[in-house]
Amino acid sequence: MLNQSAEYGLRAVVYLATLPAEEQASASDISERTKVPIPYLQKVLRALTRQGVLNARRGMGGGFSLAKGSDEITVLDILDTFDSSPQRIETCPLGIKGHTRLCPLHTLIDEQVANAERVFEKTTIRDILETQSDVRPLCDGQGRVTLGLPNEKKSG
Amino acid sequence: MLNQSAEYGLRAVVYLATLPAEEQASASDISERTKVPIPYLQKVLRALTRQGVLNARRGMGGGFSLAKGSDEITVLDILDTFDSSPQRIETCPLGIKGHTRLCPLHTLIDEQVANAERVFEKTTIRDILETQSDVRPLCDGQGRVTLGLPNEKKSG
DNA sequence: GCATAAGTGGACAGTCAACTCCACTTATGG
DNA sequence: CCATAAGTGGAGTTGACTGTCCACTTATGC
Repeated sequence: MLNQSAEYGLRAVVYLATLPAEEQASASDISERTKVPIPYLQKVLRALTRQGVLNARRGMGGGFSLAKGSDEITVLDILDTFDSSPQRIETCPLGIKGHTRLCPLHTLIDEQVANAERVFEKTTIRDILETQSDVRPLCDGQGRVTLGLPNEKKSG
Repeated sequence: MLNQSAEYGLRAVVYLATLPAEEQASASDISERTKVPIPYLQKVLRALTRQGVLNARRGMGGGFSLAKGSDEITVLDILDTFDSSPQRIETCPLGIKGHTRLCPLHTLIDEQVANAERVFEKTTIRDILETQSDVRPLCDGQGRVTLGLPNEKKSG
């Protein structure tokens, strides 16, 4: 359904969205929290920055932060960044010229794609964080909720 | 959403389903009708045969035919053959042990996958052919419906 | 202004899906 | 039984995606 880059990108953005507004996190912070290998994560973060989803600040104390409110970033925005948005079937894959509409086979498939796309388009990162659940995104190995408490030290 | 092999496999099965019961078509017949490159189509057909979706007959006059009724073959059967069925998210992709359920992010994604899977599982090849539409699967380049008339010669 | 922290850009290697080829086996029919 | 049609199995090629590395730039703070 979605590629690895998109999965990693979503994790990173969800994590940043749990931080106090405008607060930054460095690539290695994010890597720890999202369990994404640092070198690859850096590439993912760069892509999100170019796309305008994140702001980056260089230099000491720099890092990444959301470029807009978490209610202004949709899941689809992130998938798009990594060419991972559900692939609509626009035209007949057989290249048959007479086909202005899709045949029943491709219509069926495209409908499923369209459904997913619609959901991803209307779901924001904030929606995800506000979803009632006993499992919160990115919580720690003991199942403890640590999101929103990024300054908490790991202790014994 | 689905890989190239699955797309090709679906075309081939849909085509075979339009033939009179038990009638065979050779790989090159199918290739012409489905616009799939022969060498790759052969591989696809072999996979469907191993899977039990098609019957194959070697030798002169041989070819492929459906191994069961078109109402007994689901779209999902074919996707499965090519590891292209919608990939459910069974466990937390972060590998967090405490997570017995998915977090809201992965739940959202998995729900979309599950919806598509459900539809593909209950839709048979026959359903596709019986769908009312002014465009029929695999019809010819002039938009004429030729399915169901495979013996008709192409003439001026 | 120098050392250091942190993001940037691009090159590079591994893996897997997409696709091709070919030698082999099976079956038909003269 | 030999020529030919047609499916089988597996090796080989290409390219995109995954993931790593490094030299470079920018910013902080002493």
